[in-house]
Amino acid sequence: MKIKEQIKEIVLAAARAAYENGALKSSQVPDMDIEEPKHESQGDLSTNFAMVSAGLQKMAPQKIAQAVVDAMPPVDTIEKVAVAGPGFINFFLSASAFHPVVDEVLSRDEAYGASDVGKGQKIQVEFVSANPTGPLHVGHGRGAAVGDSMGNILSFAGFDVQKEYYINDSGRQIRTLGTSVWLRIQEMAGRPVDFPQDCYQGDYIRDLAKELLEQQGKDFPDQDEAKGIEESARFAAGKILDGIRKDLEDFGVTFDQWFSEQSLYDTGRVDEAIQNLKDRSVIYEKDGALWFKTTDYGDEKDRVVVRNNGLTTYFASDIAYHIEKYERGFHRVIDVWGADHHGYIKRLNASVVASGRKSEQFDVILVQLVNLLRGGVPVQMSTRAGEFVTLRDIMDEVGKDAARFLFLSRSYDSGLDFDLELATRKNSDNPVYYVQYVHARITGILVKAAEQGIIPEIDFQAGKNLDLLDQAEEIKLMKILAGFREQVEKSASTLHPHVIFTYLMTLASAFHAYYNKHKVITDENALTLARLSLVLAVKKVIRNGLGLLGVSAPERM
RNA sequence: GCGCCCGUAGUGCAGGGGAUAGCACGUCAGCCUCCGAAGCUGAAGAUCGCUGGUUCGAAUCCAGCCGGGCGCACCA
Repeated sequence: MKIKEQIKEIVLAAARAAYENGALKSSQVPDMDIEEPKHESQGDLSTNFAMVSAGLQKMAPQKIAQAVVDAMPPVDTIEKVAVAGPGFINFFLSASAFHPVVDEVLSRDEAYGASDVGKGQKIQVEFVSANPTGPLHVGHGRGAAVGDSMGNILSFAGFDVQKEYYINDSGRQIRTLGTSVWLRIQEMAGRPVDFPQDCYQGDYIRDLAKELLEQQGKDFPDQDEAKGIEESARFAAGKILDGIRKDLEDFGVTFDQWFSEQSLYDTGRVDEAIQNLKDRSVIYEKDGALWFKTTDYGDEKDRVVVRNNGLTTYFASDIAYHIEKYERGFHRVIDVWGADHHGYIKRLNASVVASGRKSEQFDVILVQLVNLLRGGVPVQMSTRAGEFVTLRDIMDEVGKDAARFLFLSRSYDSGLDFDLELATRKNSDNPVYYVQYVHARITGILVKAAEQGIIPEIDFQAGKNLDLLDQAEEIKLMKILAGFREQVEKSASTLHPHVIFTYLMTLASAFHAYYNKHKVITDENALTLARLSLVLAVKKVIRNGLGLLGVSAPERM
């Protein structure tokens, strides 16, 4: 990053000098990119300055490039500058240009890679928010991994992040849950029950029924049905939510706040929100129901907020919820949803905009579905039928680290094939080991060095000579280390956590290659110290990166 | 029918305006008396779904088509 900024300064200064001595026709400079070329023969860094200036200068890009290069004074971190291809200016840097990154990593340690692009802006990430009507399944797992990691990354990038879980503890599904448990209790009391199709079928309902029955005693099934259902619902939802909380905790996910939908009704927020929209004249009555004119904001059709039976829709409480979020002071709100809810984006966006916020202040991360396989064969999943693989099952089978890493290995824009059999294999098929192995391997080296009397953390502060790091593999490693912050920023700005995954794979690969080619602990003390410093820096960045994804960095495996 | 996402090597995916398109798995050929072989090196393997358009330049942006996934309630 720092190197890139230096190069940009140099190019701008040279362009100015070239204009002053008449080699360029215009003093104007357009936006340019400084990037790493794909091929080593094209140097360490490259700029498209000449190509994007062609229009302004009314000159051929190659000529502009040459004029800039000619006006460039020699700099000791730059070994060579060359004009190539359609007009790229390629910079070949000396090894010393990369050495400072090692000390930077060692001294900044856990903060290395952190950025302040977020400028402390308050941002909320709401994710999972599964109805407390059953245990979390695989799809929730992917959403949890994405939301939690996105929160970590945004926080690392300088945003003031709050993670929140919205509890849908109101409405029909909760009543259905209550009915399901109540009917199972009736069965247990020996009464014939025709268990409806649209009730929850899973075994966990029976378990809850049994537990509630034991807790309440024999008379419980004889009470008034409405009260029985209500009590069953409250009991079951509470228990299930406890389970969800525990699952998420074990998955490495914690929330700053659990927000109850019911509380929006209790505090009158929902009525307030509807009144607010009425005041803004975006609500009208038709067929006995209240409609929100979401079509004014790009939706396909208007949506009902209060039904003709007087009950509010889920949409109504969601409007209230989102208004409330901004009132809590969040400048930006991010919702993480399953892809099957995509039809909901426009109407919720409409409510955000109608209540006076900007569309840019609201993002929905749409996580595509997880396709669960077992040995290549699709596993059928349906909450209603009670056949599903839970997040708990996944964790038990493949472990938290492997599950989180796999969930984050690809862009959430793509569907994810998650093969249990494959992920269960405890061998190198799993990419998480590839990265964690780097951390463990380096730990091994450091232990060995300590045994030989070289105590890294202390000795590295003095007596090392980073100039000794001049091997191609070492320079490549330093280059990758130097790019960490940029990747964090990219991940934060695009809201894509898999950027970090890809980065870690690249770093891990470069380390393994280095390790196989060069010994870290050598006969020369100074060289050993320099290499230990580099390797320790790699270890720290691996740990920081894995941390963002919620994956542990083991000392031993 | 309409909407959202995806189509890149045998398979699963990165790359999302630039120069010779990457990684993993799989296949083939190699590398441990040596800091951890859960690793490394090399080879083979791709008309970047198709057709147009924008651009000095398109896998990348736009349009249309084809194919796949998911949605389209006064349910949540």
